[in-house]
Amino acid sequence: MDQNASVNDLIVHRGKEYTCGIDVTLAVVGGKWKASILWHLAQETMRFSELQRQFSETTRKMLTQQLRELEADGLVHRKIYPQVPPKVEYSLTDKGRSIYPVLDMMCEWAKEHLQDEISG
Amino acid sequence: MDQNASVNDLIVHRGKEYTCGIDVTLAVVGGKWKASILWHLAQETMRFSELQRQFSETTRKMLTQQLRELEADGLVHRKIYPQVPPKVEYSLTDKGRSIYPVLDMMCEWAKEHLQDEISG
DNA sequence: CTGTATCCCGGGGGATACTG
DNA sequence: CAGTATCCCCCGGGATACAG
Repeated sequence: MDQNASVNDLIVHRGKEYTCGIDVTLAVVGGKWKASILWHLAQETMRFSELQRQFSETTRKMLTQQLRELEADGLVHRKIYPQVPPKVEYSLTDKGRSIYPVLDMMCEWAKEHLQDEISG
Repeated sequence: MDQNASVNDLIVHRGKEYTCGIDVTLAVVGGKWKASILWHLAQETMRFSELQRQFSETTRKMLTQQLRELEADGLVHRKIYPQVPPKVEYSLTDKGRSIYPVLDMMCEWAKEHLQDEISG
């Protein structure tokens, strides 16, 4: 293969190739509940049941799935307390925290440029 | 209506309510090809056929659909030249350009924090 | 409490053909 | 050239039940 065409941008993530970093970031935080999950975990470590309450519109299955993917991507840490009944805490890793400014910027952009659509 | 509980964040977009700006932004740019389309259009105005070449992996249908949604969201301008054969040019609106820094940040985050996954 | 396993439905999105 | 229209398949994700 060729050696120094070597990619300004080619990134492999979870077996898929991306030519643009944006798409990778979207793959990581673009899931249906991921951004909100990260947003909440940025405030505080939460137990699974707390997340369930926060995201009462979704199912355990989806919540678990999104958390597992975030964990696999190294954004979320899952701490299991070996006790009965089980206790599991979710928190952000450094990598997870590092994406906060991006999320914040997305939030600000929405507020600024979609403000006309704010109900009131 | 209620006075100053008034929403830190409640935004209505395309008939859906969002409690978080992030999700609205994702609704706008999170579509399968939208971010890349915006990215390319930020460089230059492009005709439909040029976009087709750039996004040869997708179909006319999807490309059209994504462009229509971006247009409806006011990020992309569609200029039709009334001639035969037809000529249509797509470009960014001010609003479309305003999201560039966000996309750029997403790109940078991916490069910094997923660098270990860069193939080489 | 914190999950998995299973079933099942709707819609996103591809392939293809048609049109102004 | 720049699209629609149609068909159809796949799988994301909801509901529900079971499990350690």
